[in-house]
Amino acid sequence: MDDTLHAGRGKVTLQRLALELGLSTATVSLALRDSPVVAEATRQKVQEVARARGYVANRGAASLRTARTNIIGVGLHDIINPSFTELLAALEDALSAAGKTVLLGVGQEDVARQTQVLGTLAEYRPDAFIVSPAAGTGVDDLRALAATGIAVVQVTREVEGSGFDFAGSDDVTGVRLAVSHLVALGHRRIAMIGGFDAASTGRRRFAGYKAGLEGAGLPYDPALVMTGRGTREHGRHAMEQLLALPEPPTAAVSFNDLCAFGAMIGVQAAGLVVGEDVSIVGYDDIGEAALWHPALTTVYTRIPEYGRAAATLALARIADPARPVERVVLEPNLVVRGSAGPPKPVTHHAR
Amino acid sequence: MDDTLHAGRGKVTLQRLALELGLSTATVSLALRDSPVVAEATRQKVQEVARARGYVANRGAASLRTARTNIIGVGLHDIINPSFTELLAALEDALSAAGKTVLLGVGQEDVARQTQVLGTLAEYRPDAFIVSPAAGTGVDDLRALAATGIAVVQVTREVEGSGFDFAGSDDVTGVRLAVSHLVALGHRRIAMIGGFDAASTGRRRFAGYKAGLEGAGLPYDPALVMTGRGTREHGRHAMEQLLALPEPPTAAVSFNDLCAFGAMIGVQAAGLVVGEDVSIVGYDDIGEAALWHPALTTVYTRIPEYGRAAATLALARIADPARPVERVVLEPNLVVRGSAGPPKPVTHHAR
DNA sequence: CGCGCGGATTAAATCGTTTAGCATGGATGA
DNA sequence: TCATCCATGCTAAACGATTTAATCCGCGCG
Repeated sequence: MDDTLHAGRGKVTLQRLALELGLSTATVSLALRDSPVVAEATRQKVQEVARARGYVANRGAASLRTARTNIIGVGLHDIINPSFTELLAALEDALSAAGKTVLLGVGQEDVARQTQVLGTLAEYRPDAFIVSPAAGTGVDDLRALAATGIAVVQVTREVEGSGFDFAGSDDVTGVRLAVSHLVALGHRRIAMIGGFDAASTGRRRFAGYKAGLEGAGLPYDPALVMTGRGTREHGRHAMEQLLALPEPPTAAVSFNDLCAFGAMIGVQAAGLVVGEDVSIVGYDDIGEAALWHPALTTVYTRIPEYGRAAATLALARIADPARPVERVVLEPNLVVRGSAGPPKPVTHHAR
Repeated sequence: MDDTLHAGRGKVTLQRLALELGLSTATVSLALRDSPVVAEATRQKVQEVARARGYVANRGAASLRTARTNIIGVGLHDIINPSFTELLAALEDALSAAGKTVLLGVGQEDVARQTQVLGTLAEYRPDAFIVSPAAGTGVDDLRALAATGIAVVQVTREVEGSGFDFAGSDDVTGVRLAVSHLVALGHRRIAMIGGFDAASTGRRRFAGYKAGLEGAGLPYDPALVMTGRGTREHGRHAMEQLLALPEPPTAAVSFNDLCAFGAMIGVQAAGLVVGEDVSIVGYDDIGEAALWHPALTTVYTRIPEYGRAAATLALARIADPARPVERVVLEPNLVVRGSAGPPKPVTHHAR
């Protein structure tokens, strides 16, 4: 006879439940959320019937009333790059643990597309945006987002002077560590592969490179700087060009691990041995780095950690929009593996 | 003097716009959506004011009325694995081009967690779910999702007999191609690395392996089958075990490229040369495969293509819930690169 | 001069929830 | 016996859009 109850097909809503239970929607709503004002017996009865009917709350409707969606808009400009994948995984993990759900937008390193994508996400009224802004994003682009009253947190990259929370890594120090490591091994001609000026990461990692050279009293040679995107392709291409130089470098630091992998392949393709003929240091320490052969010496930037930090910042900002702006900048670590060793004692040229 | 207009702070809603324009919300709503029933002049005026005020539609409210959210729930069980990242990227791309937005859920290869995650997504009333079901997912688990009237499309993996649309690759054929390639090169002892029984992909790829051996009249040796997850770690570990066998294989096919990469590292770590001492064939052809050294011979499963197909299926099912169930099964291709060559003419052991 | 017509706009209902404020009724205490 | 109180539920008004059916207003035509 249970079927007679099931008879009223169609979606199961709060009002349907209320009707069936002979209660008001108010009571049912409260009962479902374990409010103390409803009697224990009613609460149980309500929850039991809700379960039996397969009731699924409609958060859209609830959000209309409460002005809270529990949605977090996540805007990344690249999702294939494993470092961003690791970031996304960390964000998803931390946010879902806090009962938030991720609405994903991918912007393709293009400000116009980013604006469009985030604009669409905004229509869902996320409680916050966590964004790694596309290169070239201006303060105003970010401000426009926040105008609708949505909290904004920057991750990995930041737009300087934007006045929004940020979680990321200390990029200047990170690359300086990498350079210092190579210097300590005896290298004097050290290249830098990847990165460009339009993103804060590019600027800072380059600054770290210069600071490293400077600290060691080494000259800065623009011919050794191969700016470009952080891809395997660029890394390989850059290494090929570097090796073709009249006086090639004996080592290179990279904008990220992908560039380093590309560079390693470039070295191997030239019939040379990574870590002996040419030393390479990566940046980020993505999972893959430990598994290459030789394993990649790199700088661990704590992506999962600052991903979680970004999630925490977002939650805190949602809870208190007036709290002071916070920047979480983690200190990177050098991870020594096999891709960097001392330079060959006798070089092709001179000596 | 524009400021006087801005004076009424607070959120910009349709009604606020209507009030300011001296029109009804009906007209404003229609005008914003370019309805032909509203006069051209009014339309322009409305859109102009909307832009000036920074109006952002509230889709939650709209969805309440229209019973359409333009959200697609995407449930994956792993997001770090590059093949799923490529899938996610393809899905996001195709869906956002169709005006849909991705609500992301990550389930961790665990049915209970998957149920919980998808249950949360369901509260946002996505128009459809695109799911790669966790190993062990039953027909009922999937049915429960659809009960709320949400379209369900399976991707990559499928729950047999579930009666939902599916987009993926022909896994039996794919691995058979890989085995045949190795056989043609002269290999007789061929291992299989990775994959397990609880997922349709595992079962089918294993079936392809057996079919390949059978087609070549080769015996099936269970000792050469290293079941397990599709990770680099497993691949490396499996290869180490295989090499320690009294009569090790001269070649291996893999459940996916990650296993193959791990296996390559295992080979190199043993001081052997991939493609000469041991041949390896991957599966999927993720971006990274072409860049390894030697480049990975693998099977291209058309991930981006079936990702787009899954998106298309979802859109079609939303448009017509009654349409016949459709399975899109793409034919994989062998991609010959450098990781598989003829076996060494003289083996360590015997003849 | 009245009628009908068509283009432009609007009033009002609706979607499914939450919540402030009010109603009910039985127990308690004086 | 009556006022008070507490525990429990209920009424009704939001929230911000969409949509149907109605209204308004000229205007041309018979």
